[in-house]
Formats: sequence, C-alpha cells, structure tokens
Amino acid sequence: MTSSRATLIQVAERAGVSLASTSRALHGSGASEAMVERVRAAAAELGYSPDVTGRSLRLRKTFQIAFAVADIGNPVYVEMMTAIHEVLAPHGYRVVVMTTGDTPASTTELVRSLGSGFVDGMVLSPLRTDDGLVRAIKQAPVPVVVIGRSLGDQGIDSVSTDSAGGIGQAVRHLLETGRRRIGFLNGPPDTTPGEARRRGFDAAASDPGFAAERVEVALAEDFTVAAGVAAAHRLLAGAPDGGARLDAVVAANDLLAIGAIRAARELGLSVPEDVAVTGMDDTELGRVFQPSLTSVSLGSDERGHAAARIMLRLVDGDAGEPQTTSVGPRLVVRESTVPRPARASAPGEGVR
Amino acid sequence: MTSSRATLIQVAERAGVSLASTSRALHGSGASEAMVERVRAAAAELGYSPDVTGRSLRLRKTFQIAFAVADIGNPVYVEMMTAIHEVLAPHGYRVVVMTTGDTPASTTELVRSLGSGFVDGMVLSPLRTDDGLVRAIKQAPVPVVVIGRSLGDQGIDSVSTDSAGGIGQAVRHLLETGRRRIGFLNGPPDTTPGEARRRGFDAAASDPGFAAERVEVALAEDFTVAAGVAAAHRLLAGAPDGGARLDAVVAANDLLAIGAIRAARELGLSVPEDVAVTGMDDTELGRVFQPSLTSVSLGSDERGHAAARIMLRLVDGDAGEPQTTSVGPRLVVRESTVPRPARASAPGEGVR
DNA sequence: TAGTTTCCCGGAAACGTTTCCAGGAGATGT
DNA sequence: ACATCTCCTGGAAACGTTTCCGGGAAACTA
Repeated sequence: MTSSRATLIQVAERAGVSLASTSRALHGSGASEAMVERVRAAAAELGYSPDVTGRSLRLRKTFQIAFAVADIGNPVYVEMMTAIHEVLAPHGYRVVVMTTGDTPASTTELVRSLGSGFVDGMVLSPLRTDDGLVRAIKQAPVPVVVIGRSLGDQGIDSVSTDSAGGIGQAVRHLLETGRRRIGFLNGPPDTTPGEARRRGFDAAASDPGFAAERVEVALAEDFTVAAGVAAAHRLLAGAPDGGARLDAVVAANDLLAIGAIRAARELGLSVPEDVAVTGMDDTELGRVFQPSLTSVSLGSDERGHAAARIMLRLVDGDAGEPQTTSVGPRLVVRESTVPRPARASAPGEGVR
Repeated sequence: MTSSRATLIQVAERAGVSLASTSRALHGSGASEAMVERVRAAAAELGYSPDVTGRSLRLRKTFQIAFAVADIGNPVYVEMMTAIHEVLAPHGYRVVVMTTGDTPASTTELVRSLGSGFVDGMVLSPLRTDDGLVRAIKQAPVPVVVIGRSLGDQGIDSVSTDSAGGIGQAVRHLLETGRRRIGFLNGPPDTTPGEARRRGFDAAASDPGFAAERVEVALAEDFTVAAGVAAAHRLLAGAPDGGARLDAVVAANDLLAIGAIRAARELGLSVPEDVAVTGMDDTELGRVFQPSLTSVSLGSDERGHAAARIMLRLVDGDAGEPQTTSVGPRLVVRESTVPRPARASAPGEGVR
C-alpha cells in the first residue's frame, strides 16, 4: 500500500528511449536485443508492472470471463466454476462470479449489462429461461455460452446434457433391481432442470417396458435437502388408497435424494432395503453420504470444461456456427439402491 | 453479438451538446434539467451503456475485488465467497475468484500481481504463510484483507477465529459426555489451520481439568475425506500397546470427521455409541450427514461478511489503523457425539 | 557505388471516460 | 445601471497502454 506505481512512460524515461519502443520491448515484436535489455533493466529497477485497465482500454479486451448462476453456493455450480477456472486461468483469463437472480427478467438484465464491457464473455447457467432472455443472449455484445439447455438451434452456443435420459437410466436401474412402486421427487417444474426431469420421468413411464405397478409424484419447493425431506414425507407416508408403500424414489437432485433418505429414516424405513433412492448430479455430498448415493452424473466438471473451451475459441475470434455440445448422463450405482453394496473397491472409494 | 456499442461521444453528438455536459448529465452533478432530459433521451435512443474500462482508467478504480484461496471447491471457502459476494454486490463491486496455489511463494506471487491493478482489493485466505508473504501483503498496492490468521499486530487487516479454542470446546464436550480415550485427527501441521488445531489440542490436553486417560494423534495427508478415512483407520485400528480402544475422535475438519465416521463403520464401530466424532467448520455436509455431525462452527459466512465490510471501508479510502476482527468458535452438538440425539427440533432441522 | 530492401526507432493517435478550468448568460444586490 | 455572484456549458487534458506511420540507418544486391 505504498508509492503509486510506475508507469510505462517512466520506464521509457529511465531507459532513455521512446514510449513506443518501451512497449515493443516489453511485449510486442520488433525491438533490438539491446533495446529489450535496456528496457527490461529499467522496468526491473522501477518495479514496473503493466496496468491492465490501460491495456484493456486500448486492446478492447479485459481478459475476464463471467460465470453467472442463480446460486453460487450450489455444489453443482461450484464444480462447474472450478472446472471453468481450471481451463481459463492458464490462458490468462480471470473469472468473475455473478448471480442471475431467480427470474428470467433478472437474468436478462444481467446479460444486458454485458454491454458495459467488463468481461470478454459469459458462461451462463440460467435457472429459468424465456424468449426475452434468449433474445438478449443472441444480441449480447460479447459471447455467451449457456450451460443447461441445448440452444444450438436458436443460434446460441450451449453445453447441454440429457438429464431427461438420465432420469430414464435411474428408473430402469430401479426396475432391473426389482423395484415396482416408484416415487418421483422433483423440484419446481417451472425451472429448466425441473422441466427436463419431469419430461424424463414421463418418457420413462410411458416406455413399453415400464414394469412399475405404482407411480407417484411429489414436488419439492426448491432443490434443497430441507424441501426434499418435506416432500419425501408426503411420498413415503403411505399410499392414500391403502396400497403398498413405495419401494423406490427417483430424486431430481442429490440434495433432494438425501432429503428422501432422511425422511425414510425418520419414518423408520431403511435404505436401500425398504426403499431405494437415486439422486442426480453425482456430487461429493452423495459420494461420502451413508449410505452412499446412487446418482446420475451429469458431468458438471465436463460441462464446465467444455463451456470454457468453447468460450476460449469464441474470444479468440474463431466464430464459426453456434453449436451445442452435449455430455451424456452416466448412472453411478452405489449403496442407496442395492442391498448388498457393490463396493468391490478399496475403502474410501469414490471419495476425493 | 451485434453492432459495436455506442460511445459517449456519439450520445453527445446525437444530443447536440458537448462531451463534458453529456457525462455530467448522466452521472455527475451540475447539469440543468433540460440537459439531463435531452441527454437521457439520446442515450436511450442509442442504447448507450457506459464502458467500464474507460471509466476505470480515468477513475483509477475497477470496482472489482479478488477473492483468493488455495481451493475454491472447498465448502468452507465457497461459503466465504458467497458471503463476500452478498456484501459486495449491492455496492456495485464484482468478485473475481483466484487461486493462491499451495505454497507461500505462489501466494506471494499472486499478491504481487495486484500491481497490475485489475482489482481494487483482495480478500485472501492463505493456506500457508511465511515472512515473504507477510511483507508482500504489507507492500501490496491495494488493500488486502486476510482471513485466517490475526495479523493486526503486523499491520495487516485480518479476520480471524479462535480455531484453537474451538478444538478446546470440542475436547471439553467429549470429556463432559464421558469420553476418556481421545484421538486427534489433524491435517498437515505445516498449514495455518493445521498448526492452529494442533496448538488448540495441545492446550486442551495440558489443561489441569483434562481428564482423559489416553490420547493419540494421527495426521491426514490433507483436509479431505479420503485422507481422513486412511488416517482414522490408523487411529481406530486398536491401541498398539493393547490398551482400550479410543472412544472419541476430534477431527480438524468436517471432511476429516466424515472420513473418521466412515472408517469407524468399516471397522464395525458405531457412531456415536462406540466412538464419538467431532468436526470443525460446521458445513452443510456435516449438517445433512447421518449421523449428523457435531461440529465447531468457525462462522465462515460471518468471516466472509466481516472481511467484505472491512474491504468496503478500505476501498472507500477510510484507512484507519489495520485491525484484526475476530469471530468466536461455537460448538454445535448433533448426533455424532451423543447417543440419544438431542434432536428436539422439527424434521430437517439444521438443513437448508 | 548506387539502389533497394530490411530493420528499428520515435512521434502521435487512439481506446472511452471524468473533471479541471474558463467563460458566458442570467439573476441578484446596491 | 453597474458590479457581483451563481449556474451552466464547452474545450481540453488526463488516466496508461498499444500500434500505425514515417523516417533514418544499416545491410544487402547489382
């Protein structure tokens, strides 16, 4: 917190050369060996470090990428952010975290604010989308890569995953392991993830091979453990018509799944013996939980990586057609669905 | 991704007034009512939004604050980041996430890079510290607030917590609930948190009222669940001299604690009946775990809030003496230490 | 040796904004 | 009616950097 910093002009004076040469010697090309040495020495003496705001203004480039989600505390988004940072940092880009708010309108406002030019691009994972948001993204003054929905046909670069298909994988797994009375624990259906999960479950349930005898659905107020506990209680409290109790719960989310396990325990049911539970997202939380959680991985880190790589391509001016890249869902079977755990691996397996 | 954006000059031309007046009309004071209206209209027609890089250059202010830690995926740091963002965003500051690397040297390098002026300040939580880092922080060209160690006497603004005292609270709690053979599961002792925990345990163990009959220590390779499992196995495998097995484990961290619970289960021990386990940090993970984890809260969000508020004060030029503010540790008793859970509250208690 | 190319260097402009400064117009006071 | 003051406006400079452009010297070719 000391003396004001040295500027390029001062370095130039110190080295006794022009400003232009100084700049060239430090960054660009076209400087003689002697010049480079001389300027370097002067810069070192003065402890010069280039000012990025001046640089940004001239270059029209900030070397910053925004990452915007509704809830930066959500483990899934944390994983994405980490992945994005991993890819971007080595290329000299900084990551700015932002929150979208819950509504399409607030998200749209955020996208519009990109006009201020504080970042070179934005990786966005909107919780809810509408036409206005899509329009805003298309008109954004900097590249926007969307994680969550395939908007390639809309002319928007996006990284998607087949979470609907993932729900299908979970359902099939439960049927294959003998479950017949299946509850579907979803979050708010007006969100992008909620809508996709619902679609996935409906598709699975209308499959010819769908052998379930009983199906019930409950909606949690949001994608949290607490909401999951409450909704799962309704699901597991007992069949309203006196039918047999559910023996499996497909949760839209690891947090909801853990809520379901908790509710089951509170009702005196054991997991997986009495009721099997599947989650989605394959979070650390689910991996270390006891019983460890069977979950559909949606490759949060892969998606983050992919989005970041697309972003790098875009900010380097390599435009090309907007495209949707997709990472496949992958069921990871753990203790919460199979009575004799398939834990053939070493202690602490799946734990980082 | 369309036409290049409108500049203030274009707004001025459109409004038919000078550049200076345009700027004043939009931000500053000293513009007539008519002028403001006229300029506003022109700006609206052109869809003008001010360019922050130009603004930053002139104002010598970026409205950005860096948040730097070793591992941005760590739940504790995520909580801090969220808290910091909550405080700063309403004041118009953006948060830039950065990683310090594992060593004091890499952290020092990061602090030095602040000379480039891409942020107005940095909230830093270094994993390891040395004299060079302390010097670099003191000489940093922008305010730095350190979370983790009290460096107020070194002339550095910092937010600390008494994690050593927190370990003491955990130990006392275990003694009070009848435990007598206590294991201490620490992380790398050369880290700031590791060192503080060790100090705390040593202090507790040398207290006159320390009634334990047996004490053992194990060091995990890092602060992760996997490392915790491995180290806890050593701790719980049985006393080398054939003495009675430990009946309590004080872990330096929630992740290590969960590792310990897992190891206990693998050894056929039940928690908390056979062995009680305490964690530290009071993370979401520990709250939803089964058994829910008795943990010492170090107020990650409080610390984040405090650091952000100090930062706001600093960037607003209100210097004052560097100070250390401290938030107290707070033991939260849950199922992992008391056989008959004190869960008097509603289902899903402590779960967000 | 003269002409041509290559290589470096310095001057100056530009990126978009805020603010200092001077001046003009109108209002107020005597 | 004149001086003084207040209020508003426009010109111009400044923040720190990169890069275009022109020119001079050196190196090459014929």
